[in-house]
Amino acid sequence: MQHWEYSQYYGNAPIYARTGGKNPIAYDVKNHQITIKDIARELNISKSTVSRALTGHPSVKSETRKAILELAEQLDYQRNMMSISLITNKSYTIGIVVPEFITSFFPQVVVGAQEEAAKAGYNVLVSQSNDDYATEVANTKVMLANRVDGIMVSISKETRNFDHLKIFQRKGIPIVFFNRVCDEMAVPKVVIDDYDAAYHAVEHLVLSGRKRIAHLAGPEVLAISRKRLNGYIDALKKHQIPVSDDLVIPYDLNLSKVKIYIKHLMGLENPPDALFAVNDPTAIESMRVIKELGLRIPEDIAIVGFGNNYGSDFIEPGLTTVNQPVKEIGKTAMTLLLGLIDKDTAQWRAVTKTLDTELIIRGSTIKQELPQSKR
Amino acid sequence: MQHWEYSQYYGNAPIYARTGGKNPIAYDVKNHQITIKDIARELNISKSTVSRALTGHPSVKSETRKAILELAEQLDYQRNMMSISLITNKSYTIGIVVPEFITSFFPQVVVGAQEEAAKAGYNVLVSQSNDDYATEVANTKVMLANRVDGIMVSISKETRNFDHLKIFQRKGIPIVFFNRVCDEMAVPKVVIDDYDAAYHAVEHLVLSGRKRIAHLAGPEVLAISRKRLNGYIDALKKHQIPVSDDLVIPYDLNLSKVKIYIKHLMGLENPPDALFAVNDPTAIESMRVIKELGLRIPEDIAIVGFGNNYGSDFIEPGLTTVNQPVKEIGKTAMTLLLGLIDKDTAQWRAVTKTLDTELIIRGSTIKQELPQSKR
DNA sequence: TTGCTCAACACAAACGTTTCCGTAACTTTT
DNA sequence: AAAAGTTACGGAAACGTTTGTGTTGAGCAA
Repeated sequence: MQHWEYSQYYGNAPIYARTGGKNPIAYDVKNHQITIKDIARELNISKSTVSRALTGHPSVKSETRKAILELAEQLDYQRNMMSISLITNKSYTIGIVVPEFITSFFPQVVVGAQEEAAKAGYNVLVSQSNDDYATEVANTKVMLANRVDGIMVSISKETRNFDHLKIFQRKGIPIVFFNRVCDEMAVPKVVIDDYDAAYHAVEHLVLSGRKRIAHLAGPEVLAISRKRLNGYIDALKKHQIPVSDDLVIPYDLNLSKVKIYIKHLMGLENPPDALFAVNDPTAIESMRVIKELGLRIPEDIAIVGFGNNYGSDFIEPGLTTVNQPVKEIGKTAMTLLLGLIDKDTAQWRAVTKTLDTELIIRGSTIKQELPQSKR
Repeated sequence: MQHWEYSQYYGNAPIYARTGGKNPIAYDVKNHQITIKDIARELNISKSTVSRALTGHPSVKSETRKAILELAEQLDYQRNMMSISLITNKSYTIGIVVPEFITSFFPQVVVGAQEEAAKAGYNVLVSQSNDDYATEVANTKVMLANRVDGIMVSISKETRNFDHLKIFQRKGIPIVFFNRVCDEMAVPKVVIDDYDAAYHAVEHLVLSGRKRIAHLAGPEVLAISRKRLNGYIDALKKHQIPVSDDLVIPYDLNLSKVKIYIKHLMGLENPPDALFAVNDPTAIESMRVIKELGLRIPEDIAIVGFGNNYGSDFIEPGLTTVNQPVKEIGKTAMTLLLGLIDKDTAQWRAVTKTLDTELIIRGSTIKQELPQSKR
């Protein structure tokens, strides 16, 4: 939209529209939006000149430009993005599709993404699906109708069919996946190395002496669940610890079920001495149940989470967990996406960016000398 | 937009565009968006008929309508909201302006709001300002340029000037405030009774025997801070407890400063035996510092927070706090807002909806018989 | 003077819809 | 059978911009 050296009109607007002096303009402020036509009429020039002045086109005399910009400010003119989008076939809007907004993860990603988008003059249309497939599909339709210039998506835990996302590919609208990606689509992705992170988390449990390590896994349909599970399995194998099916429970991330699973696990004749949870909410809920059972953490059972969510530092004991660079994920995905827009689709490359994680060791796995709660 | 009995076109789209049989249509799928013109040409009818069929206008023969809808599905047609907005002067978009996305509060509000909006066929443009005034102003400009049909806003902690919001009033775009409202603007608001909630929270401390109750207050520029402070003061007065300036510390909600204040308070020659924090993050951070100092909660000092944020239930001891109906706030505000759209501005009433709160009593104020961490 | 370039602007088409108005072909009423 | 009404559709204007092309007059070299 901007090809010239003059800056676009983004001036601050005064509260009351008025002209300088002798020639007050009477608009019905309530319902008449100021358009370039109003400015043109007022200044006795053509719409095109006004448009060029506002967008910074060079071929407009500086005094004309000045008069236009001043009047625009006075009238509190705001560009109508609808018509601009219509004619330029660009909406300057990026869609972000996330499965939930409850944990701090996705909101934080959105913050990072929005920051990058704003720098480039784009705004974002956020929609969350409550981890519901039908809602996710409906949300992507909205994105299409609103002609987003690209979408960033993390799929719901129910999503097995990707037709609603492939439409974007066919229409030449760039997609970038993050976190929960779709393996069968060859588009850019921003992830962390879930396998590696899980491997090291479990290895940490092994190295601290645990032998029977349980895993509350995520739904198998999500790639991140499978990767974390594989990291778990390989870490055990590496250290010659048998992988027992009894100790691996995939579930649908519905927290209310955690209680059942934990009770089941701790009721086994040979209960686990450690638990690797697929994410922090699961780990935290597990800790609650375990405390309820009167068991000690980490003495009776050590816990490792995944995500370093809000709260994992102040729960007691502190939760050992995998830290992911949340905001960075959002920024990276958005940067990748913006790089695809306006670029020939033939040049798109399905890169996968893998961001670094870090195992944060806290009291849920290693007894720590914390300040006592007694003096 | 919809006045007739037939449903609008929102059909599910197949992945590959194709016509039934003998007459395949060759469109450059990549860059040509399907328009009603394409459908009209293919069927040898006029754009107006196609438009009417898609919007559900009654005066189109059912077989014609059927053919149009079928072709639209096959071609994967999606309405271009830009042109619709342009002609109807409605964007079907609601702007939501929030100060932050870190605590769970605002994301939750957005979820509630989005749910209501979706029901009415609106989508939302969310923007968070990082509690920065300039960003908030920039964000509202974006909302204007995008011709939102209304905005829901909770102001930043820095906002003292409301010109950027008054513009909406002048342009006849409805505003609804929630949580952090602007007192000087007569528009609908959705709040909780901060005064009353704070009063009861503090009274709870008094009734449990505390005499020296400190208050880590929010910035005075925010009405919610002042109201909570007043509730605190009046509860003390009611019970003949002197209000001591030493024990009231207003701060800018920058959590890194909490440590200083707590150390200061606990270092007083006559330290407080209770703390009322302006919000949960403040309370939780205070608890961390207090534990670090080797003090016991609630024996040495009782803590009350505000908000019932994520984590306040599993921190130890559990945080006594004021629960607010978060999702309900979002839903109520959105419902109020949607009610104003398309209604004559003369009929707008600046109602203030006050939602109920509830004091949740946990271990941070009352020693509770919790299951021990030892067996 | 003539011809040319160039700055500065005007004119008009275009983007994809909606919607008012018009009209032909039927259908019903008289 | 003529008049009136109805059904189903086409034509065209309009929304607020951007942008390619046309036009005007000034400045300058020949």
